[in-house]
Order: sequence, then structure tokens, then C-alpha cells
Amino acid sequence: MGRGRVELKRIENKISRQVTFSKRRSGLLKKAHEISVLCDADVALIVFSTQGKLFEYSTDSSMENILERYERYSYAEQRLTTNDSEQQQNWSCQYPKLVSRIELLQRSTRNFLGDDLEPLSLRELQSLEQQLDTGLKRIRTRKNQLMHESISELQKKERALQVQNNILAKQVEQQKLVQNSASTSMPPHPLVSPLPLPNLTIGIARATEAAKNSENRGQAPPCSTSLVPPWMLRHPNNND
Amino acid sequence: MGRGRVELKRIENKISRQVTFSKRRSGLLKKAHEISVLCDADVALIVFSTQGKLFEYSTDSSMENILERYERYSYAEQRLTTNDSEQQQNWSCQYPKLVSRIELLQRSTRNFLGDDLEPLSLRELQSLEQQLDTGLKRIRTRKNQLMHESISELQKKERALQVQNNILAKQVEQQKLVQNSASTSMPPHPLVSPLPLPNLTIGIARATEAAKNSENRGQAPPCSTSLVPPWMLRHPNNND
DNA sequence: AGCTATTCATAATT
DNA sequence: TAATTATGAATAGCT
Repeated sequence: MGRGRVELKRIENKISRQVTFSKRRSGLLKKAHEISVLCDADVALIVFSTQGKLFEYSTDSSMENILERYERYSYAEQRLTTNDSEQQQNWSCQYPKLVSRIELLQRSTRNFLGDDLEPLSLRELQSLEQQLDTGLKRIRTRKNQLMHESISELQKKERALQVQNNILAKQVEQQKLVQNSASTSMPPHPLVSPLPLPNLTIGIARATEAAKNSENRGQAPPCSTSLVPPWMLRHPNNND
Repeated sequence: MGRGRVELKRIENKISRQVTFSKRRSGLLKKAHEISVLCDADVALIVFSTQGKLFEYSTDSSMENILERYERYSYAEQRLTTNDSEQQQNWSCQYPKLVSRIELLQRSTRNFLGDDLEPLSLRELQSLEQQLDTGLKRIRTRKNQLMHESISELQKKERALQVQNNILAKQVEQQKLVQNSASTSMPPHPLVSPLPLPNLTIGIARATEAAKNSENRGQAPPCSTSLVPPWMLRHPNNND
């Protein structure tokens, strides 16, 4: 659609990738909504942008319901096979304990994400800050490590392929000579120059780009989850 | 598309509804795949037909991963919108669900604290990083707010006490005069000078210092209070 | 299923 | 970032 055919591969230009994402996202959400209404289907659609921002659509029966239904459908709960009957009794007496544990975990999860901080004291906030700071450092370290690994991996591959490339180029050259000596009437073979492979450079570029992204700790906007179709109006509040 | 405009309402004819469903479904799946590839997005799409048949698409990182990421991402808000009683009903259905939810929460708590990062992909790490960064910013904002409040509170108290101090000093002065005129044999009262109160200034100094600390996100000061008790991180099956 | 006539989505461009 | 437009895609109604 639009001008020119679209190749089904990652758009390398970051800007146009974002633009395309924004447009297609609203299109996709719209279509999800349409099939849901027209055909009376239950639809759940989750999209994470490259930057990790969340967009979602779900038929009115709510995301959680559909996901649950999905799990039920696809999973069939295989995992609770063995000694569950015993444990079930064990757990059922501790049900309140379980629930309170979940509540605690959820509370701290929300705190980690910077919500519901009102009841916390200064000291608790400080502790929280320290924990998160440490966690964030570790995450960044791990990320760096992954990216470095990925880079050296790719560089290794690049070298190997470059060697192969050179060999092939030589073979082509030889063939050309053979053909030229055989008949001068044939047009010369188009030269295949041993250029660096696009996929490789792309891979490295991605990693580097990601690294930059992680460094500038820009102000993160509150994630705008579109529960109700805002894409009907062509003004997407959900910018990436 | 197609001949004639389409009204966005349930197609009543069962046959044509099925046909439309089939056509649009493949279109939707295709578009989901396209945005995933073109824009490097993580997509999860679940469709249940009216007859209850399941169709799905997910970016290669697999449905389960994306759903898990979704849950992690949306927990905070989700919890805010749903009230407890509803959720408890949700939970009470099956206890395995409870357990798996606890596991999920614990996993993401550990991840927040920078542990067990090995299974996470670069993309997930990036998302995690962004979430934590946002959370940390909010926490620091809240802390600052608390500290500012505390400072003005203390300053108010300081002024009040200073006033009282002055009054008391005058009373002492008066008494001294009275006593001096009554009997010159008594030694003079030691003078209580109306100095600013040491405790208060210390309090303010501490707060200010803390404020500074919060700005430089360097190594956090030693703080013994841990918001997350260690048992929270344990596997739920490990009973005491 | 397959086949158009249409409407739609959207890539390129401003 | 937001419109506009040219063009390819999707698909509604038929067969």
C-alpha cells in the first residue's frame, strides 16, 4: 500500500520505522476491533514497540479474560500433573497466606514502578531507591555484556564471511578469464564486488543504537495504554 | 474494501460472517506479522472465533514470553483498576494459577533487583531498564517532596521555638533582676542565651544532605531497611 | 475456493 | 509533528 511495494524486512531507518510503526499500529488495532465486532470474535492484541512501549487491544470481555482463556485453551494445564493433590491440600489451608504474599509482591512491584509511594516513609523510599539503583546498574551491566557478546559474535561471523566472499570473488574472476579466452563474443560477467554483508552491519548498528538509547536516560513518559479505541480518531495519543 | 461500505456492526448472516472472519483473520495475522518484522516490534495476537476456535500469532520470542512481559508491564495499572474482591474471585478458581502468579511476581521482583537476568533477551532487558528508570525517577521525586515538606515543617517549628526561647530568656532576665534587688548575696543566675536550637539545625542539615545524596545517583548510603524481605524471593514450594 | 470492483491503508512527500 | 496524495492491498459481494 502506499507508493511502491514494501519489502518484508526490518526498516533500517529509525525515523521511518517509527512512523510506519505508528501508522500500522493504529491500522492493526482498528482491524482487530473490526473483526471483533463484525465477526463476533474475541480478540487480544499486544504490541510492544522497539522501545518497549506497550499498546494493546482486546475485545470488551477484557484482556485478562482472553489471556486466561488462551492459557486454558492452549495449555490445558499440563504442569499440575504429579503430586498436586497433596500439595493442594497443603496450600488450601494456607490460602490466606498465599493471597497476602501476592498482595505484598504486587505492592512492591508497584512501588518498583514508582506507583503508590504515598504510604512510604522517607527511610523506606531511600531503601527502595537504593535497591532499584543497584538493580538498574546490574541490568545495564548485563545488557552491556549481552551487546558486547553479540558484537564480537557478529564480528567473527563478518570476518569468516569476508574470507568466503574473497574466495568467491576470486572464483568469479577466474571464470571470467576462462570465458573471455573461450569466446570474445560473450559479454563480460558482471563483477561481484566483495562488499561487507548488509545483514552484519545492520546487526551491529542495532546493538550500538540500543546502547545509545540506554545511556540517555531521557524522561520516560507514563505509558498510555489504550484500552478503548482511541485510534478511531486519527490522532494517536500514543506516540512512541 | 470490497464492494460497498462496511458498517461496523455484527454481521448477522452466519455464513457471510464466517467467510468474512476467515478472510479478515488471515489479513489480520498477516498485518501483525508485517508490523512485527518491519518495525521490529513484539506482537502477540489471539483470536477466538465465535465457535471458540483459537487462532494466534506471535513474534518469534514466543507467545508465552510476550504474555509474561505483558503481565509484568501492566500489573501496576491493572491492580489499580480492579479491586481486590474481584481479583480474589478470579484467583480462588484455581490454586495453580495463584502459585504461578506468585512465581511470576517473584521472578520479576528478582529481575527488578538485578538478579536472574540470564534468561532475559536484550529487548526485555531494555524494557526492564526503562521501567526501572521511570520508577526510580518517581521515587526520587517523591523523596524530594517528602524532604522538602519535612524541611519547611522543621523551619516552622524552629521559628516557633525561637520565639518561645526569647520569651523565656526575658523571663529569666526579669527574675534575675528581681532576685538581685531582693538579696545581693545570691550568685547571679547563669545566662541562658537564646541561641538557635542545635537539634533543629542538625535536622535541617541532615535533610539537606540527604537531598544532595538523592541527586547524585552514585553509590547509595548504607541503609539497613530492606523493603523486600528475603522470604518473598523464595520459591513458593519451599515451605518453612 | 476464485474473481473483480471498490474501498482502505499507508509509503512517500510536503 | 501533522496533512496530502498516489498507489498497492485488502476484501465484500458474487460465482
